[in-house]
Amino acid sequence: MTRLAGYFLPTEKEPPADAEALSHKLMVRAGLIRQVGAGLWSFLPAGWRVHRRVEQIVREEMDAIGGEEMLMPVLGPVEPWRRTGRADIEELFKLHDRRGAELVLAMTHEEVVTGHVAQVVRSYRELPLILYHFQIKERDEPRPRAGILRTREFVMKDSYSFDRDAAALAVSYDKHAAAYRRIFERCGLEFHCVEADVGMMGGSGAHEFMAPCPAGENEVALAPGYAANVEVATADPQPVRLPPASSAPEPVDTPGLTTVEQVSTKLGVPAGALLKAFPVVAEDRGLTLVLVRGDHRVNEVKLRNVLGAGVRPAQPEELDAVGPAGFLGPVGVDVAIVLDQAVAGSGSSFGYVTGANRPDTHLSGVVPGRDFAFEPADVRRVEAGDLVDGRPIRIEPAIEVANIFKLGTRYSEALGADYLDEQGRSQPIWMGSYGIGPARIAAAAVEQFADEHGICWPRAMAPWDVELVGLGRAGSDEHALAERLYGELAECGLQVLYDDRDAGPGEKFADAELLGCPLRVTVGKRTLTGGQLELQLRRGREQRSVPLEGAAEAVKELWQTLP
RNA sequence: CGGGGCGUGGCGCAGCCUGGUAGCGCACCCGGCUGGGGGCCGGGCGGUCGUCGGUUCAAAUCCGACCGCCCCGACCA
Repeated sequence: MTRLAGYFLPTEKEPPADAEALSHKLMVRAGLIRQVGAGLWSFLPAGWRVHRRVEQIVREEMDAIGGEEMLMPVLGPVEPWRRTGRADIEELFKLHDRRGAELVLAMTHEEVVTGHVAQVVRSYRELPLILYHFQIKERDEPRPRAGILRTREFVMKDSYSFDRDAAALAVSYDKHAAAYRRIFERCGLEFHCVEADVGMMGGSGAHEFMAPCPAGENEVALAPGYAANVEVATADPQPVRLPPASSAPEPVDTPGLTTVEQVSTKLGVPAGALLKAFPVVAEDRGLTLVLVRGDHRVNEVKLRNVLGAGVRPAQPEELDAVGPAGFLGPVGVDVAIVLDQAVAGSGSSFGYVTGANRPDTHLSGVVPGRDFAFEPADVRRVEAGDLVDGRPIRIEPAIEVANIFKLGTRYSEALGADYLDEQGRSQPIWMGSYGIGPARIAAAAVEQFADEHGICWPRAMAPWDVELVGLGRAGSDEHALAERLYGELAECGLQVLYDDRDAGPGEKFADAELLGCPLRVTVGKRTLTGGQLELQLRRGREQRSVPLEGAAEAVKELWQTLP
């Protein structure tokens, strides 16, 4: 129950000059958030109401799968981070206390929670276990951006599962996946659960929950029955018309032509008939040429998963063993060759164009396998229109609002979290970790549902259920009616924001639509003369009316039908 | 970390090139009118022009360094 007069809800007509993302502009304009520094934001009262509503939904669903809520500190000793090998991560904030002791600000809480479990759990009888908390995360991001979409400090619900083996971990993992689906459904958010890269987390599996929206930093590849982060997506390539193979590679003069476009234009062949060569240096195998079709791009995440985390682009001076940049090719070189599988499967009757490893020259009619040996691997980035099970994929930007990881025993082994099984043997605990960001969920909802007038909150996360706009001045009959309705709506269990300010109707309507509560109720002179209460459904701005008699109950019923 | 841009009242901007009393709109305060889509009239308050240094009789303006913020890229447990 909130009266707007005197409430700290500073709305603005203009978005901040430096705001780019829609959610950034609207959340600032609506008075929900304010910036403190780069990647540092305060939630103002109305914004915090949204955050807490999302938290509560998350909490209920976590409790429903047996999660136990607790709270761990942000500040902590560096020691466990050393033991897990994470002390040198650049995003980790480090500081010293007055005695010079080294401390870190937690970016997640695997180290802390695993330490507790290592101290406490002794027996398989104490497993499985799901522990979670809502806590600030601190990350020294290289580039915070877009309002609260990517910040250096944010609240995360992170939970951790502890199980006796991989099969039990899979059960905890699936519980979380199901809980997260329920959370996003309750929040009214559009989302995809996508296959994800395990990244530096290690472990054996990961999914991300992605909310599609234009401001998203990630890309998801989608087809009926298929959803994956583009970082790991695999699909069948679109066909390319290849020239027939000749009996042997033939040199072609290509003076100064170093790009795929230049060479394909000059030779009159499609870009896909070329092989692009990327020289990389892998930690344990040295210089390697990675080849993809000319119209494809190397996917660095997939490449890392093939060649190992230590892979990096080769420096120009490292290319002596092959040829000059721009004219690199696989024929006659003495380095390992990784050939993208989109090419590897094309058979021996077609010839590609490749660099000849000498200046101003390419080779045509090059047949993989006949003219060079290779190791096939899937290292290309999928393109929109590629096929999965015969159906074309599309690629959409999305915000990562949650992720779930099968960690395995990486943290438990590093921190000594073991248990004794029925035979009295010591076993490492199998862990999973599961993060979800309420602020990103809120921002994603703004992105997904806003219109030109402002935010359109899904019912479940709106700061208030109903905004009551009172147009009458103090002392008028319509003002008295608004005051009465305010109480009656609240008695129906609705969270009501009552605009009782001494302001003009235009300003009140504009502010109400900016803030985006799902239902607006207007009380003015017309209400008295017509005997009808006017309602506006924020999403779609549809007008409704209900008889004054029993209006509060009718409003509640209508509210319950909203998205 | 590389590239680009911006710092002038609470917000959005002009002024800077060509140095000479710091301005506009909105917001805010007071009075009055108005009262169903950011209304009107009148009167006001509020700014070390990001910081430090330099040039100059004189610096928001020219020069240098630094700080902060935004965007693109790199990066992203």
